[in-house]
Amino acid sequence: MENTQKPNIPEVFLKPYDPSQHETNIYKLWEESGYFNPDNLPGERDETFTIVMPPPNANGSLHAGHGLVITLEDTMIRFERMRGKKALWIPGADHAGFETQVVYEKKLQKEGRSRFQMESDDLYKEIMDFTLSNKSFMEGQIRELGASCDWSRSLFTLDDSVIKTVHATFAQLEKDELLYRGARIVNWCPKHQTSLSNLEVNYDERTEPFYYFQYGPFIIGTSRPETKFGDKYVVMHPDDKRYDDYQHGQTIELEWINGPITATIIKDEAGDPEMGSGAMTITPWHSGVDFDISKRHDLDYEQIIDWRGKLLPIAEEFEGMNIKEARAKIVEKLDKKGLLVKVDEKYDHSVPCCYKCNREIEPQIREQWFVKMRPLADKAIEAVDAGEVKFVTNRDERVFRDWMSKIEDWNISRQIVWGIPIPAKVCSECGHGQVDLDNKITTCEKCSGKMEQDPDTFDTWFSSGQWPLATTGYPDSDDFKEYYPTSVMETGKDIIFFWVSRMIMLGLYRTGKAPFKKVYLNGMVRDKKGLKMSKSKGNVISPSEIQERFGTDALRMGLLVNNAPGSDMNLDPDKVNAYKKFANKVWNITRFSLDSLSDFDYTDSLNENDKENIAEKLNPAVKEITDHMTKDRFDIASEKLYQFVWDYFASELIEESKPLLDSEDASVKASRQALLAEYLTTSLKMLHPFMPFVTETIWQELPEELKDDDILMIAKWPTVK
RNA sequence: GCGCGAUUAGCUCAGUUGGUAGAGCAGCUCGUUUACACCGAGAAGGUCGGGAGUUCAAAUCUCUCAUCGCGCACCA
Repeated sequence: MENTQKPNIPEVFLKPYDPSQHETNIYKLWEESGYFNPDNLPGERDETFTIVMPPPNANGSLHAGHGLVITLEDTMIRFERMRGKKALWIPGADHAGFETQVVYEKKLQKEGRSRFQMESDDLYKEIMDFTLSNKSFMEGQIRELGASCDWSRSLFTLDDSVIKTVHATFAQLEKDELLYRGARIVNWCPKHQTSLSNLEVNYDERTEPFYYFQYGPFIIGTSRPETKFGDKYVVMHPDDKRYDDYQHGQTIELEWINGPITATIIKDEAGDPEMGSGAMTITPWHSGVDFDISKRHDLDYEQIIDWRGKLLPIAEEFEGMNIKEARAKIVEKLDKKGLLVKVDEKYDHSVPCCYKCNREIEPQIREQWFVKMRPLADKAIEAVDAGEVKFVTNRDERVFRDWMSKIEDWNISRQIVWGIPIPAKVCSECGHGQVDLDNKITTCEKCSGKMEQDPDTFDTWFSSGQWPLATTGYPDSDDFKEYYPTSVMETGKDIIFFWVSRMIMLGLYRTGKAPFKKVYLNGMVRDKKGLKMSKSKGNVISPSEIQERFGTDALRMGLLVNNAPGSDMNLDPDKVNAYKKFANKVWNITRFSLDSLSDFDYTDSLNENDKENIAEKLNPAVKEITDHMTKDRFDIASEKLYQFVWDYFASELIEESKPLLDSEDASVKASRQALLAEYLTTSLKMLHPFMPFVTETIWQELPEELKDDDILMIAKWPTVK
């Protein structure tokens, strides 16, 4: 502190770099500069560079994965801003429908309450309060990560303008006959009392008993005897010779669970002769495949299991029983009746489960809104074919194409309150549904029955699928004209289907243009041991914890260096610590340089020797690092930068400069001073997108002569000289 | 069942169009009162999962096997 030998450098450099002392002030400096908003950026900026931030779920705090997303996008934005583009990064927050409702339900449960005992308006209001308070907390965290996004354009997924966009798309889909309401098999979660999209279902590997029963003259197999009450069709392949004596449509009398029934023979290609006896009975209400068969032959179907997972009156003595409990009892009864042929105890299959609570999904028939995906998907594939949308990794493109090629219709109705209400009426008589944006329809156009408001809300992803439209103010705003299509969509690879592909489809559908030109999908951030972070495992590494220990810049580098696009990474605090040391290294490089420049007059130019150094060392480094960045290889760019700054600038250049700075020859000394100045400013600029806080902190301390702008954030990216 | 990815130094990972391997961390040896111990110098450490093939040359291309992870589909 009282180092009287160093009067010529700012005092702050006499101590190691302490991130906690500077970060808040530096962020404030940036935010107050107004430069997060591209409208305020200086100079002629013809080219735009836009990223729409994946809006984090406003139902908790940020995890390391968010840290990676924010860091990558901020690095891209800062790089392009320094390169003179009109850089816009639009932040937002997601109400995250079902996700948030599940989080809130857990909270209610702890308090001994339940959403099923609440008025939906009250529930909605409570979740809104909860979400908004989380939202502001979360926005604070995004700031702490250094995000240079334009807060003035921030949007929440339940804002009126968003809802308006979503409603308009819904209506347009109806007009274009891409929307229908139909009774179809949906994935029903008996705990959460809502249907789920196919993507929200996980498959659990299980080994369970498999039962064979005598069904009249046939032997049928099943792992779910509790669904079999209503089975009155027996299906076999038309070419199966064993059943040549039976004709399609023929009926037979047989003894079944609760007495004699009449069964009908159905010949259908879905019957697999290789499987068991080749004959099966079907339960159309509770199985997708069976439902398809029954549709083909116009068969009856009846609900066996209610919405809570209990047996209906058709089960007679088993009515009201939970299906798990009923299974054993039904088998027992059939055994007593001599209809149990055999049991295969070890049957391996996978069972659909709710991705949130892991309870078994009960397929049910329900009237829902569906979007026809095939035409939308074809357009999306065309856009990728035409190079209108590019994926940073080939693998992601293949995964995308694969899914798009076999896409199924999308159930967008959810039976939860926390979401955007579906602007439609449903007939209380015939179930006919009609889109009604203006809330005017009262009578059914089909049966003249009374039309009532559809109580359902949209699947969150239906609205987030339109996020690039909503954030840019489609269709009329100036932002839409200027910034759509956006430059890059950067997000986690786990939501390529949920989100990325739907944005492409819906963006193309509404505007004719894909919403972004490039897709950068980052891998997952795992813990040190490579395990997925989850609250239940207790291995969640919170970004703020790491930031407190090592500083934000160190966290950012730890997330970026050597983390190739799309590959998962394990976040090791030791790695982050290495970059904390690096930040201090940069700090001390500055200390040395400023000390060496204390008597420099900033007019002297380089001698031949030092010009040669620029050509041979500095220029190639600038070129190499810039090239990697333009190719989205921030993992390599940051690594090279680290090596350039530490191994060359600090270890070699500074060391070899020491004797030259002491040279008797004033011109040798002055040239070396000019060279150091060049290296210092160039290094700070290149480091800035990766380590914005320490570099800006330093920049603010530099003499005016060294700077081409007061704020490093908008200084010019170095070019080869 | 179909597909995708991974397998490189003790650990975590890079390695762009094929030219006999790199970084960080950890560990080892030595060193330090003026940029920095959040440091410096040095050494050590890998038959690039196994096998086969193409090639003058393979971590890199082809095939195959193994282990792990993921996605999709099916599940009578």
